Amino acid sequence: MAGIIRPVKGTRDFYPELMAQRMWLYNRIRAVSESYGYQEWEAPMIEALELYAAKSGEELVKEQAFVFPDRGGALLTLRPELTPSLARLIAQRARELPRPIRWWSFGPFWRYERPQKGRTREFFQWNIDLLGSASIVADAEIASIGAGLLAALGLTSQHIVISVNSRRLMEARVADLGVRAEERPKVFRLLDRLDKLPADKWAAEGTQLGLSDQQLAGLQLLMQDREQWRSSPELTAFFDTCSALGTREWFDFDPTIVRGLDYYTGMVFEARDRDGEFRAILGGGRYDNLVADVGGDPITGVGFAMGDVVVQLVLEKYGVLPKLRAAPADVLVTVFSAELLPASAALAHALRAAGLRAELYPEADKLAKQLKYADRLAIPFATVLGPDEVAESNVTIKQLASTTQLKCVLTAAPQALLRLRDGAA
RNA sequence: GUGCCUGUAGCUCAAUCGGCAGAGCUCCGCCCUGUGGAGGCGGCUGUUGUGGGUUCAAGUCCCAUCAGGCACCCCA
Repeated sequence: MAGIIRPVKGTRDFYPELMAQRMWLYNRIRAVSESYGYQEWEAPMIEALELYAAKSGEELVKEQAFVFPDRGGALLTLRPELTPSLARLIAQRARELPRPIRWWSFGPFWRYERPQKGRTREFFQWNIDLLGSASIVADAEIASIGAGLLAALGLTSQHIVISVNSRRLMEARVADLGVRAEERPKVFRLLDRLDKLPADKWAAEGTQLGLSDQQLAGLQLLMQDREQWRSSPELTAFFDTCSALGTREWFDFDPTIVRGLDYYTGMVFEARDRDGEFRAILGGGRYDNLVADVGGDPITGVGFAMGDVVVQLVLEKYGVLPKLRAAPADVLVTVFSAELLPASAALAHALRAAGLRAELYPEADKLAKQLKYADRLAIPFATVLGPDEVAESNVTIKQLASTTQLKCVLTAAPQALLRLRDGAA
């Protein structure tokens, strides 16, 4: 079978089992999002390239986006992220949307990267945002929703920590060290890599940015000060609100979290497994200038994104991924012979009309084979309609798990099966 | 874009020092002509990723190429 065309690099095939997992994740996301009063929305999956030029990181667009011309020559992009689309939708109806705006979304995204563990080229991402409120309560609510989902998936704060920092606090502390405003984005990126680079290389890069040895030493001290949040009204209010919202245990202050994206203006946070084995499960923060940057009226915002790939790995690691073996049907209607196929088809119809999920075997075949099929699909019941049953206007109902079977009047079969199904469940 | 590892049956993998390409699972048939899971017996499946080189002899060694995985970069 060398002739099978391989799937496109970095994509995943969702066989029914995997699809069930994806829908399980989606349903949990929807339940948690809706429990906080957020509305689902969706944007196009192809957008004009210009939409991303305004704000996304240079690398994200130039090197990680799928870009292609349409037949007229205009450059289109398979969306690599959702936030620019969000900014557009908000900007288009800025005056009419009641504020605060609470929206969530779950859909596919594409990035042209080298696939590896926890990273694919096609992935699904949950985005949730709260716009139009500058209150720290909004930040705490968004972050708490992230914790709420992790809990809904079966994880606990023993497994996961959501690390929190404030760009504002870091800005002030870095300014105290004498770093000019225009250099701070580069300094933040340097801070982001403190634990990723060997000490001497890190210092060399810092020197190259024009930082003195004294400033570099100051930055390192800054990264070690785990208690400095106590002097930040923003962070103390954040943690207090999380306490009130019942999610405090998930959060830790971590000065090394600054996040790579330039558009964050206040709180930033990311969730990781406590062993630090995987990359971030989710990440986000406050972005008060974003909508204005794409040409809309200024509106504040806070939100985060969570990809489906890493969270899947984390769930597997901690063994909390449910074994989803949902049977596709409640009952398999077997076909005894070609002559009796219409009778079986009619039975299947009657079962469906009664609200049962009934699967009709598509042809006459050995009963052994048909029952084996039901067994492999975990279908709990099977009906047998052979000459004996037809002669008596009966049908045999077999419960596969218990290997028991009973005969009942054909017309009573739907009710009997409903009772058996609901009794079994 | 940089580096490392791996390509053998539909799937997971063996094959000693270079010496006849194998096993388990799956699938199909039978044991069992109206009843599934377990068991027994039998059967199908291969240009060893591709191209070249060395050798009496290459899955095995060498070169190239393609594909996949992992790490860096970046990020969900």
